[in-house]
Amino acid sequence: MPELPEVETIKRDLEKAVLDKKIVEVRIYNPMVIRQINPEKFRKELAGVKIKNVRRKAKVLVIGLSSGKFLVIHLKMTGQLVYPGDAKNSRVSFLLSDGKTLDFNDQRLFGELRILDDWRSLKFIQRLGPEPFDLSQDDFKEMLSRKKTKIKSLLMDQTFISGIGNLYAAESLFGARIHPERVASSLSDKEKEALLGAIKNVLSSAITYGGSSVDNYVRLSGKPGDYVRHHKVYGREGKLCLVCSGPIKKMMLGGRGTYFCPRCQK
DNA sequence: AATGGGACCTGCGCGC
DNA sequence: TGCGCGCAGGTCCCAT
Repeated sequence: MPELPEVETIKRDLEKAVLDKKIVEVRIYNPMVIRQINPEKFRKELAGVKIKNVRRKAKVLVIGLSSGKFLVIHLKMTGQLVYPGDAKNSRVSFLLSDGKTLDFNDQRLFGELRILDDWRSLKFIQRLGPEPFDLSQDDFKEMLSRKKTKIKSLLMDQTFISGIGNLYAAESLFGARIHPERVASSLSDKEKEALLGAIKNVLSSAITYGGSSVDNYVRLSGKPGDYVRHHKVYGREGKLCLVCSGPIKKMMLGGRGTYFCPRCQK
């Protein structure tokens, strides 16, 4: 479940590890993850080019290449980038000029690898709403005031605000003491302020700890991120709320498991 | 128009 | 023991 903090962590890890290295060869073990162009073309496009820069847009990784093109990676739910890779579970393996491999692993094959001339032209990217760190309190208040959806679903809507998924939506709502099922437009100005503040706090703290390793996410090194032990609600069903000592509950909301504290979140 | 639910996949853990 | 089922949750697509 890589969300903004996990993708940001991998982006920073990549910058330290693979910048200016050349892709010597690409091995494709499952072509399903290659989108838009055929696997043979994908291999040819990458052979011999250097990795020039890495950026992140919401949950998407964009790797700038010396050819002027971009390797655009969406990890979706179980995607991993591992370097040096062991090629054990890899779907696509990039052999680099240092003799090591950068592996793309993805248990569920939802991940997406693309080569694009212009990454900004990707439809998904164009439809993305603003990232939380680019929003002012006034922007956020105005955005919420028009929406009749449940607040948690809205936070996960990438066209509304980008980078937040199921885990950080839950943690942010707990931080702001807001119940996940509240109608967005019903939040008071004070609650909206608390929510944007909580989102920024939770995301930046998660980045500091290298993201949350639940299920599949690992850092580039293959090691887990450490934010899980700072979770207040996610994955803590039945455990005690760290604020009020009441039990954390789990409910289904929009088909997603939703953790919250019924006593703290109103 | 906005919203909700199913589909896309695989592997794990659970109950019988 | 083994099998089938539900669940994990990012995004797209379709129906309402």
